Amino acid sequence: MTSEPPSTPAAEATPAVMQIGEVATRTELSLRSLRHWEEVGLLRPSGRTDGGFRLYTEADVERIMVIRRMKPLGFTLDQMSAAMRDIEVMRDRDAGDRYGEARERLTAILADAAERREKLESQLAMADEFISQLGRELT
Amino acid sequence: MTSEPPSTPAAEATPAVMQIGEVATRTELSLRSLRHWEEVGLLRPSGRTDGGFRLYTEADVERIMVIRRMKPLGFTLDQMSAAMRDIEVMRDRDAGDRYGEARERLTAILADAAERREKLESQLAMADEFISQLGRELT
DNA sequence: TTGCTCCTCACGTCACGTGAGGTGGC
DNA sequence: TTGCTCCTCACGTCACGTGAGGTGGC
Repeated sequence: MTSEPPSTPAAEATPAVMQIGEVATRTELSLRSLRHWEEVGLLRPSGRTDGGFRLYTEADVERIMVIRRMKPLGFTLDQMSAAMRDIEVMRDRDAGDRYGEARERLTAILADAAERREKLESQLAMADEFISQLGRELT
Repeated sequence: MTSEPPSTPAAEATPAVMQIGEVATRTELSLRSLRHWEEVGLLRPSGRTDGGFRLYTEADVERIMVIRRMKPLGFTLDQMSAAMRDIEVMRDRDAGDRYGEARERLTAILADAAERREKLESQLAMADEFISQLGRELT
């Protein structure tokens, strides 16, 4: 959509739009993951250059970070896509109809997330058991 | 190897050998995972019945639990196979030559595991951020 | 004999990794 | 013009999931 070049009026620390490499560095994700997320519709960059280079905004990076935080819980990319859409619906104050449905689904996702969080914590506990057991094994 | 039937002398709570279903229940793993682990050589059951049913001993279950605890750290099945072999070498007191090498590799694995543990913990922290952010989003 | 449990293929899935071959942009 | 960054296929990988069709054992 916004194919403006990365040059804005005055002194600005961070550019208004970024290429995929900078996004990858900032989010600690691989280029392939970002491209794959676009392929499956999880996160589409806001724009492209005329040459076809992906252009991400700060808002895009924010959304990527939400996904990154959700990912350790083991949701599929499809589940995360649905969640991101619902979050968008809840933020864009307009359709009261879709708002309610989105809110309901997100409430269910939050409950699911809480369960998954417990499993993740028990996995950390298991890892700790392995580490201390191996430590003992090595005298 | 030991194809003895699951019937031992006197009063015994747990059988000497188990079929795959009981192992799956006790370890909370899928039948497929246990079969896959055998396929790739990660964990071979101690025996088979004449009919071809897999038979696991208590020692097998113990080894499975070690693998289960190691798994959250994200090692590949091949890495875990190597680790299990080295643990066996260290336990079976005999070859002083292989012992040293095994010990060295396991020390490296322990260091790797400690790093991975930190990453796992930060993932838990990210998950918590997601959960509290979604909680705020839902007012 | 009836179920329930187990067996072996063998293809499918998920989330990318990894080149190959080619072009964009400061 | 030279690099470095980016692009699109497209096949490979890892750890299983999921039937299909068939047999074991109390």
